[in-house]
Amino acid sequence: MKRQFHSPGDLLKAMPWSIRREFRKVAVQVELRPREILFHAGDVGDSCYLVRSGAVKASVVARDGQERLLAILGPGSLIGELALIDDEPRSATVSALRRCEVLHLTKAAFFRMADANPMIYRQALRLLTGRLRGTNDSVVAQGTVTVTGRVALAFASLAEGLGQQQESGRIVLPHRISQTDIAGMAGVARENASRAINDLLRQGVLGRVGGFYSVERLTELRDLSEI
Amino acid sequence: MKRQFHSPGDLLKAMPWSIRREFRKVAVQVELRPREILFHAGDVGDSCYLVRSGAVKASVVARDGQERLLAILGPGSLIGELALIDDEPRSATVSALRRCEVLHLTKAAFFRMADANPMIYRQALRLLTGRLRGTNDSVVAQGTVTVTGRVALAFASLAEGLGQQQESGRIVLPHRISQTDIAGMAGVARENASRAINDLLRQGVLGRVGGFYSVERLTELRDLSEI
DNA sequence: CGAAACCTGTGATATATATCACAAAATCGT
DNA sequence: ACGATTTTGTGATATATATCACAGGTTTCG
Repeated sequence: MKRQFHSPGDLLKAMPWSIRREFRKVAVQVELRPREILFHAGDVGDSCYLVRSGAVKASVVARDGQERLLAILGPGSLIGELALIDDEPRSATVSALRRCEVLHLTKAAFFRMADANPMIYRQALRLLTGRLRGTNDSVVAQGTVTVTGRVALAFASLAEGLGQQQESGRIVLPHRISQTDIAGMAGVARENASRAINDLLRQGVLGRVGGFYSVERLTELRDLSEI
Repeated sequence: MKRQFHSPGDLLKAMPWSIRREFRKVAVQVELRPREILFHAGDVGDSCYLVRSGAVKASVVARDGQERLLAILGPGSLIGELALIDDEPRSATVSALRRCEVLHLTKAAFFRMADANPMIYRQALRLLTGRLRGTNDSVVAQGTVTVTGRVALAFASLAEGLGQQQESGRIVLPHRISQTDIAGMAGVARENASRAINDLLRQGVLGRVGGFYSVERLTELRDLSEI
């Protein structure tokens, strides 16, 4: 179950320069204001977005009104690619946590581009594969792992989605994240998330930098969530 | 969260005839004996398999030795495509539940074929997308849903993986499935799975045909697992 | 600046689910 | 066909986690 760490924003990063320029040529830049909603779960939509700056959150609300956070995503992350590929409704609601710049890419433009460069298809496959491995882990973890483990997993996932690696080795999560958010991601009660987070802070696995959380020891964090 | 039902075995079914023949030409047919292991979690491997007949199971074992079942897959299902795409180790162990015929396709052959027919890339993207939506649901369900709901979700997933639609509308799961298996998929204790299954049988949502389970009312089953 | 809205910590209690224990039924292997 | 496994059902108890209650911080924003 142990695996290499890699960011979900690989789509562009791993691409040759020529293609990256192509991408920016067909995509349209859009600005989002804080709290602006990009799309709602259940909406129809066949375009995707690439975060260039800022941070967005993806969430679903359960029947009982509880919000379940799926991810907080920073620059380099691709959003809404599922609907683009299979024409099903949006599976989550995505909204801006603060001012954001995103690139908007339509389905037609994506497939036109990809048909010309099969490399893009390969990258897209890799991207989805990575996500699938991640969610597979979550599924297994949910059943087996304790509250602290699930909270640890949430932080690991945040580190992937919006972490900024420092030279010191620590990974800073450059966004104020509330216990409610963490609880929503881990699927635990807020009060228990509070206790778990403080455990992790005391152990030194997590830290605080300014108002932000930082992941001090990613491997240890992942170990806690290992099944 | 409500969504169309579709089988994960779409890869070939939705393909034009010409391509299907191409596929069979480059793939090699392999026979599996009951309990034979196709690959272990952690193995390296860069090929995938397509089930033609029989049934296989995908599982991971947790630290504590507990087996967590991910899926039971029947004819038409594609297996091992993650490692094929991203060269990471196998994420699960796959073994034959009985005699099986599978088609074996190497990475080189797959990409050669796909580069010639971008349609294949599109199909593959769709396949992964569908799986991702499924696991996303699971993740959300695990946190919010009760034992009976999770057991219902497990049966829904089995219906996708190896269900056989009858004219009567019922979906038969043509394989003897133990309560332990269901418990492993739902991530609940076997004893509680037993109680939940009997509830579902009493409600008539599930049924038994010969020694097999049958899903009598799929929508109701999904409703139980809706968040 | 001040009040309202949030966010946090921490105990006490409630509850769903796991775990234990065991007997009856079904299935398997030879 | 028959003993040995495996599977199943169902109670009683243990335990992790949710829920409730509440008090002190901290942002937000008018």
